[in-house]
Amino acid sequence: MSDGAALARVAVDLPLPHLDRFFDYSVPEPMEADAAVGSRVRVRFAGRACNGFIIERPTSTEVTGRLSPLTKVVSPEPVLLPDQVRLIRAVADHYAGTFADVARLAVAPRHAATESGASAVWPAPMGAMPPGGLRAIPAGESWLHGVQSGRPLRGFWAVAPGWRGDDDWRRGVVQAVQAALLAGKGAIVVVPDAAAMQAGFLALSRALGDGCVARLHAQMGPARRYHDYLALSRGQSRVVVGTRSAVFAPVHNLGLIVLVDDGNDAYAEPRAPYPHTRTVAALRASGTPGENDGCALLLAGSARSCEAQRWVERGWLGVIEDEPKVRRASSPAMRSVPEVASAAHLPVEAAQTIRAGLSAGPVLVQVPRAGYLVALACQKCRTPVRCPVCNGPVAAEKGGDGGRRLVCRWCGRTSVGWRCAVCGGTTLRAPVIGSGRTAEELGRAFPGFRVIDSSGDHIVESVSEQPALVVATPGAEPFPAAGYAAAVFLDADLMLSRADMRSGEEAVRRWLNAVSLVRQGQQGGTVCIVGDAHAPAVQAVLRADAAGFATRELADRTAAGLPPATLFVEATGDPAALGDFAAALETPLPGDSFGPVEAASTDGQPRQRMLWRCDLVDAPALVGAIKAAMARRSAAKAPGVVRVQVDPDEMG
DNA sequence: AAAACCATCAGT
DNA sequence: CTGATGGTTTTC
Repeated sequence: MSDGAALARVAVDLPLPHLDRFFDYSVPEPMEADAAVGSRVRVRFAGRACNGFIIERPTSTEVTGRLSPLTKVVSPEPVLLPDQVRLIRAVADHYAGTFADVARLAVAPRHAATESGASAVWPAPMGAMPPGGLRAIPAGESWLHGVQSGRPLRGFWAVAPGWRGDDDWRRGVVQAVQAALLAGKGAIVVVPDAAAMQAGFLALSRALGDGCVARLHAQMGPARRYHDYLALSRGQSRVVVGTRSAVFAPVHNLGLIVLVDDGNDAYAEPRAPYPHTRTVAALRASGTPGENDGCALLLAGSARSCEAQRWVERGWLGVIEDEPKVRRASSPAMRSVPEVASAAHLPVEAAQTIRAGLSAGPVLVQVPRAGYLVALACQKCRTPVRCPVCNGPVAAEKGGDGGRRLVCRWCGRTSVGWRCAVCGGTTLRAPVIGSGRTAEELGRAFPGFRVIDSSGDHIVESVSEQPALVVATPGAEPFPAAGYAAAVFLDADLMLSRADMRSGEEAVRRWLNAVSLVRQGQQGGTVCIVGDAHAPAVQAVLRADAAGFATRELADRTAAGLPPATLFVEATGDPAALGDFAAALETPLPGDSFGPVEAASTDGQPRQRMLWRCDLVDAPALVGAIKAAMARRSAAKAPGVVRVQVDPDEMG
């Protein structure tokens, strides 16, 4: 159906799944010049004023009735590129989400004053490509050559653990970005946190010149964030380094995405539809047949996630890795000692590691993060303590009178006077004593040395080469100017005893990331893991064998029908709404389903949870059916809320 | 939130 | 058969 008037196809910002499509509007003559593809507009939708983006300027429309006119072009600035539109659609489809929800994650919020400011064109000059990094490995050198000649190569760079000064992940990232620029293309570098962004930014700026690298991070503030976003969408900057949303960045002629430490939990987006950066990167790198050829992809990290391993085994990612003997030589000397059952927190061998290390420089003591502690246990028989009411995990809190009281993390009830149901013991074993108390204890055990406590809300950025005891939680390790002389990892058994499918993978990732900050064996670097030497995760770290661990882990999960070899979808909600949702699903569905079961409630209201599982080949069918059921519910204005998550973090 | 749609029915 | 009515569906 054709129409003489000027048209605009608009992605309207609507929250309803059944309205997840584009809508056509007429463009009034005065707005014609501003109504560019990618610009923000206001439209009337069902009587309401809504925000939207122009996706396309079609010459004809399927709509038979009358078209509403655009209300206003908010800004002629094209902030949503066609490439991003395809990616956002693909991500929404993969996660049973809506275009509007994903677009909100992808496009930086507008800051009008920044937009009007004249922005200089940012050059992207090229320095010489430094040695080391990827070039130190034959497979890396040929990967760089391929990318440099414009090929969309995908690789997994297994960064060797052990301190090598600034020849760490940053060196290879700079080289990869330079290769993309030499091919005449742009590059995105995604890192887990602000500290890594800053480190990557400095390394890239040093190689490419000041002012040509954009940054994207939610905590940058709206003006600076939008400024850098515009530099990219205007094609002035061709390189960006940022946190998870940067994977959606409006880079023109994108040639490369680099994802650093892809197993990091910071890549799990907490907002609907909960996309994972690694999945988004894979979708973007894959492109769209016939429309977009995709781009090169480099995953870089000391550890190896199960998902990365799966891609490696399928030949989708090529491995870039040193010979095993080179890897081992670049590692610190590593050992493990069993945890001691007595009240003394530190085994003798661990204390020796610390003492020897302190004679040569700073020593890292890694303790599990408070948020990861498992339930308390009976000191005598190690039986976990559960809530007497709901059987949930409990945490110890300091009561007003200075005594201990137990608080259930599910139902919130407090209890006192605990007694073990199995052996009758009354003494609790607090498996994790937290970085604060560990720091105090170590200060007493090693008098005369400076103690630095870095965790949670008081992260210390860096430490000098001076001897110091550095107590840190995973991910909060201060960056050492000259590498740590030694490191001790406490409570290894505890980190491995979490009831989470990923506990092993997570522990290996955290330990190897910390090992990367410790000097190599020839320089006296030593690492001591306090925990069971027979645990596969401990073995993997001792042998610097992330690949072997990932191979085994993937095989185990595949045999157990767990991700990433199968697709899971989780739905939670109040029992009535969840039942209604399940009833709205078309049958038969591929795969099988579990539940409903009672789920942890945040507000005292009853909540239930259901899971669906299917082979990856059936994923589009299952996800499509889930999305259709959500659409039916929203179209029927069904009461209650059902939260759907494809690829949920935890399978329970 | 408004408009369009649609089934039903009283008044011819 | 027509037009008024009220609930349902659509929404450009």
